Amino acid sequence: MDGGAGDWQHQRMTETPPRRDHGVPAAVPRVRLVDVAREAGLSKTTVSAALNGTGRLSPAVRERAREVARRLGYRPNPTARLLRAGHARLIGYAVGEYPTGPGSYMDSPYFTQLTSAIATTALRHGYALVLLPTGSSPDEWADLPLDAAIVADPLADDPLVEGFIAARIPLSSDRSVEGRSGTHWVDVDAEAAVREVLDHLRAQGARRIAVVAPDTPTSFYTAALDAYRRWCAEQGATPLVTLSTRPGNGPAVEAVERSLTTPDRPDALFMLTEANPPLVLDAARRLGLSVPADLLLVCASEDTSAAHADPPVTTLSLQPVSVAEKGVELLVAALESGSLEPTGALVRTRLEIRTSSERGGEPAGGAALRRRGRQEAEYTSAPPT
Amino acid sequence: MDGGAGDWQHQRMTETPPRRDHGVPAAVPRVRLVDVAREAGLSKTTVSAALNGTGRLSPAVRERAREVARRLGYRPNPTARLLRAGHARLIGYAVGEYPTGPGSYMDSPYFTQLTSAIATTALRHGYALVLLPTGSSPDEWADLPLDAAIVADPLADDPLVEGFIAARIPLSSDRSVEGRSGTHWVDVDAEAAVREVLDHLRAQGARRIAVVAPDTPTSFYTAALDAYRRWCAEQGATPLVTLSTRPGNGPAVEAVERSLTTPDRPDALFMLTEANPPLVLDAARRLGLSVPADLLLVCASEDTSAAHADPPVTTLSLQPVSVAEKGVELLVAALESGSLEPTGALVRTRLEIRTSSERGGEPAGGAALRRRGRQEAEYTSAPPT
DNA sequence: CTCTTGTGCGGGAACGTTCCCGCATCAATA
DNA sequence: TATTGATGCGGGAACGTTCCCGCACAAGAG
Repeated sequence: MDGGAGDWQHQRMTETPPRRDHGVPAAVPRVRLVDVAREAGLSKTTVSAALNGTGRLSPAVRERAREVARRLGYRPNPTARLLRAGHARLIGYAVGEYPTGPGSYMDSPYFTQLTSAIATTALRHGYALVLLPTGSSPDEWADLPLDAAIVADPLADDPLVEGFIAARIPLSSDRSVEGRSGTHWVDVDAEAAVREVLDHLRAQGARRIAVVAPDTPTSFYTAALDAYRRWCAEQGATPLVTLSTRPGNGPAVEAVERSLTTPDRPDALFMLTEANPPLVLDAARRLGLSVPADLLLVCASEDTSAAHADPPVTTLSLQPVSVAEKGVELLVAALESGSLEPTGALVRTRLEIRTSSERGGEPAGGAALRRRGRQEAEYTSAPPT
Repeated sequence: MDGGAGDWQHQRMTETPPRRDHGVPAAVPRVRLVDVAREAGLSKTTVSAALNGTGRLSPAVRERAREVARRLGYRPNPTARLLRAGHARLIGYAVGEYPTGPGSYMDSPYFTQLTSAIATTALRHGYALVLLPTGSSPDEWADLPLDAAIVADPLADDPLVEGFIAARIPLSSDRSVEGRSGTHWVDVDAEAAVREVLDHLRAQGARRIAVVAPDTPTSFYTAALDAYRRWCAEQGATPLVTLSTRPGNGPAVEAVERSLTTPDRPDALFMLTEANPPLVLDAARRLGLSVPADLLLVCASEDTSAAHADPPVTTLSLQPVSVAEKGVELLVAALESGSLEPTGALVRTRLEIRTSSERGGEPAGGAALRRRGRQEAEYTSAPPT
């Protein structure tokens, strides 16, 4: 288990290390600070100061130390530095809920952008990101010198979250950790987001707004569905909810089809489940519905294909980049100040209104087909509301 | 810069550490092995052995040590363990070429799956993955205790690659590192992949096969274009290449439109640029082309929406999961054996043939429309070849 | 010429572990 | 009763760095 490296642990007890080069792997020992010092005829203290630009050293000595270090190809041992420094500038990152592998939620543009933005922001603050297995037990990361951790979309009472808190590792996550010592939360304002979408659809004339949402206990989705039901109650409308049970485009499209084939068909669809917008349009088209003429469509999605779809699809962006930046910033601020004070922030979503949710908008394929002088009655003559 | 932690460095020189709790951050010193030992009336050696399950200890002592450790909330310092162990079980991961941020190549399903699979595979082998900034200089990762590194799609003479090699950090990348000491390469067989696609399209009756490829110096794309040109030369066909200059769906779709509006229109399209397949279908439809009747389509893409598009789109998968697994396995094998011997592996791509590239296949919207008894002549009566 | 002040460099402790030994103690054997 | 061997535990070195301090020596002030 310790294979190889452990075997020559105690070989360097003498002053002149026995650099044996028999043995096949020829594991050449790294050149250390003392090696440079001996070669330069200086002490390790002096060499250390020379390389780090600290201490009181004559220019001549400083340059000599540097030259020798360069010549020997010296690279300081990061682990030893970390042990002295007391921190590793490493942040663990885990996604709470979802199993990995192709076809999982992890593949969605939301998580891609979130992960990417967290990494970028952390690095800008001098921290590197370590990818942790989802749903891992503490012993999987106990050997890692983590200064802090970020858990995206944790389960309720997530063991990961509990593990980090128990280990007194500062944590950034969603509102479920609110108020606990050493934790920080960032969340999107689901209530405001949902109201903005629903109000927009209603303003465009929608009367029966259906929602397709994933069947997960993630806080955003439960909060969003709650907000939707409240809004419906206020408006005196009956909630039309269809749940997509598994991740991926297939189940999402299937849920869309179920939602749109109810006896009393909706005239607007709010896709909370993240799906590829063009596929949602395809589904509507297959059912003989023209968007936006017969059906207004808003997708909660970060997929850039929404803007290029035909017609362009209105999207609700959950602003993963903002969430990432805020989460990292709260964490780094607490880390630098050494404070255990819990903090939090709410991020506003962004509704990008495009043709798919505008009553006066172009129908699917309309622009191109009309331009080429083709008949498009098949699409615009779908059953009216 | 060292802020906070460095200030109480030399405070613990006495046997009884002065746990001062004045000062606002109240940075409570971590409980160390010696603290547990003193509390239990044992030596640190004994406690260490007790917790690690090593050494010769009476059950009573072992249990006592464990109990005290539990009671005090002792957690071993990972950095100190690493310093002893000589390795951190950390692998750095960087994407060579592409700038980050939304709209970059990094957002493509290929990289999502590659990254995810590398992380998963590494973790299965006991290594954690550290996300590195793209195009970073050595001093960005010099402080990280990396045992190895993986660079996906490096540039020619990538500074990142050169940095890792100079630092003698074992590296896994593509064929550009082939043969250099401590390096390992994994690549897809671009030649075989392209020939398989082209032969398939030809067998389906295609005579003018166009290619849309990204304008990047990534080895796969240059190799693929070379293979395409060779194949064309063999077949006596003229190569029809359109380059997409920038990443993202927009430029890709635009390239498709350019490719399909040439005076002598192609009867098959091989999308090497990774784009959302439904958007490519949209583009064809806007130009009045029915897939597969007027245009056979194959997309090099990992996007799951291809299978659910209308019609389902034939895809060439670059097998990022296989690439990831092979790359990590070569690296881990070298790490465990301590060998510097360069190794490499070639991964076969996978052609998933669907309706979009089959001459007898269903046209766009066909299946669903026919099912609902609707007229579909508009699409099947498009200009024949 | 002595006292101070400053400069240049090195000794050695400390970060918190793990692990090689050595030293007791005790049972079993000669 | 002496000798061996096993068992149980602790001392202390080592991993490779950084940094506090002390010491020697030179220069300027009184």
